[in-house]
Amino acid sequence: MENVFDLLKARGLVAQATNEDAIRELLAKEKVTFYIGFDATADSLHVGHFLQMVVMKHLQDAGHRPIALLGTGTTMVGDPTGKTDMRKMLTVEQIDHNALCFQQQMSKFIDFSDGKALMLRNGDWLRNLNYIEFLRNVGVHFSVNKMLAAECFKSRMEKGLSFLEFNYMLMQSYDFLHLNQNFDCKMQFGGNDQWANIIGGVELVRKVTGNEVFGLTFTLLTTKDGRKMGKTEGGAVWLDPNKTSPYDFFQYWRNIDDQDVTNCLKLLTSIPLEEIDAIDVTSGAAINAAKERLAFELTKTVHSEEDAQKALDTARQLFSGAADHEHMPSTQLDPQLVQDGAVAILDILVSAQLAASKGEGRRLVQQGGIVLDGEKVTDPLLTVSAEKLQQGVVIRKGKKIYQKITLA
RNA sequence: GGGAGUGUUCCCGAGCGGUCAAAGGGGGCAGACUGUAAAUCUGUUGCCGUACGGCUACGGUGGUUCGAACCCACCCGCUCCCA
Repeated sequence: MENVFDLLKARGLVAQATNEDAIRELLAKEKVTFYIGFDATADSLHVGHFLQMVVMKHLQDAGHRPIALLGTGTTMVGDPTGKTDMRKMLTVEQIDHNALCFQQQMSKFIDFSDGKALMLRNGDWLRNLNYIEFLRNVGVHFSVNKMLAAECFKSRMEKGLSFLEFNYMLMQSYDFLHLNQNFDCKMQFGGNDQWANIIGGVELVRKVTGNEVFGLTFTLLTTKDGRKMGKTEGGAVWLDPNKTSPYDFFQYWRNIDDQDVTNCLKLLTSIPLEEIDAIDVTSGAAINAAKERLAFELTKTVHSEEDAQKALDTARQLFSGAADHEHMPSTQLDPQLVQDGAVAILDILVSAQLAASKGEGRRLVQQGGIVLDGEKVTDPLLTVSAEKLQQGVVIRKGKKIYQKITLA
């Protein structure tokens, strides 16, 4: 049987590991319990989390037992890694709510039945820690000098780092210790930015229990020029269909950089490597086909095959100029906007969220960025009759943002 | 606790007491070119108004002034030096 470690490696998922050979061996000889932590900083998972779940899934499929650790405790502190400023403190209610959202979304990807995977919350053990006790049992094992030298605090040494956040590493390390002692957890995985936190845990476990445990980080999902992937102007690309519609999700991948396509296919999809290697990305047409495949596969996994098909159909129709717009994003206008039997174009743009303000809408029109039912709008004062709206009109903003507008 | 700085529009950052909705860069948006890509070039980028204009903004609160992002006082946040 193929070793999962080799599979992860071949797909380019592995970034750093504490002891490659030992990890490889361990994964080959026994069913290993491992964990990945997720801090509940938002009410939906995003693309970055998705990568983590892909890894989790690979390992689960290979017979290992994942622990998805919801950071209901660590989120109270806030990970300073990679942040230039302290992040906003979340309330307990927000954190618990976010964790619940995570929990529901994760169940879609990972099989938690019959103990095949566990979902735990570190708030269960972190929130009630006794300060003095914790300092004596865990704090002793950490060297401040060493911590300060860690790469992840570098940017914070200039901007400032609060004691609260400084403790984050201890919290996460303690998690590993707790999981090792109570669930026989032997490995921790995480994004490459988590390296320092992970080693902290590995060392703590060794110092306290003498057990050798392992850490492994995987590649961060970044574009070729190093930017974090899954971020757009409007924020993150969410997995929650209410926050990022399946169509937008599809389009995000459909519009990805040429140079990132192969990498994304390897990292995020479950298409076999041989098949990916065979995908032609040398011509414009072939690259577009590959992007379409990528977008379809991911939408299918994250949402459903039906959603993926709809998004694909809609996109094909829109971009080939056909008029069918069954599945495109739509907006129902408030009837109160009707004045003298018509609605002003600027009001339509604002209510459909195609423009943030009327001023922006006016600019768009003046610059020729708005097309109504195939006709370029040139007059910002244009109105659209109520009858026409009742039938439904299609507005295009820029090259690829479409919206169907109807009157409620 | 003492001292020195600093806080500007999405971000960085410039900003003589009036001519500042505020230079410049980044980012965003749009146009051209393209392959629903990248790069490049152009325009644009507080809100309302077709426009003259009005309104809201320069950490907070007061004050000086005909007039304040710019001056003063106090407060808050952050950085650095000393303790």
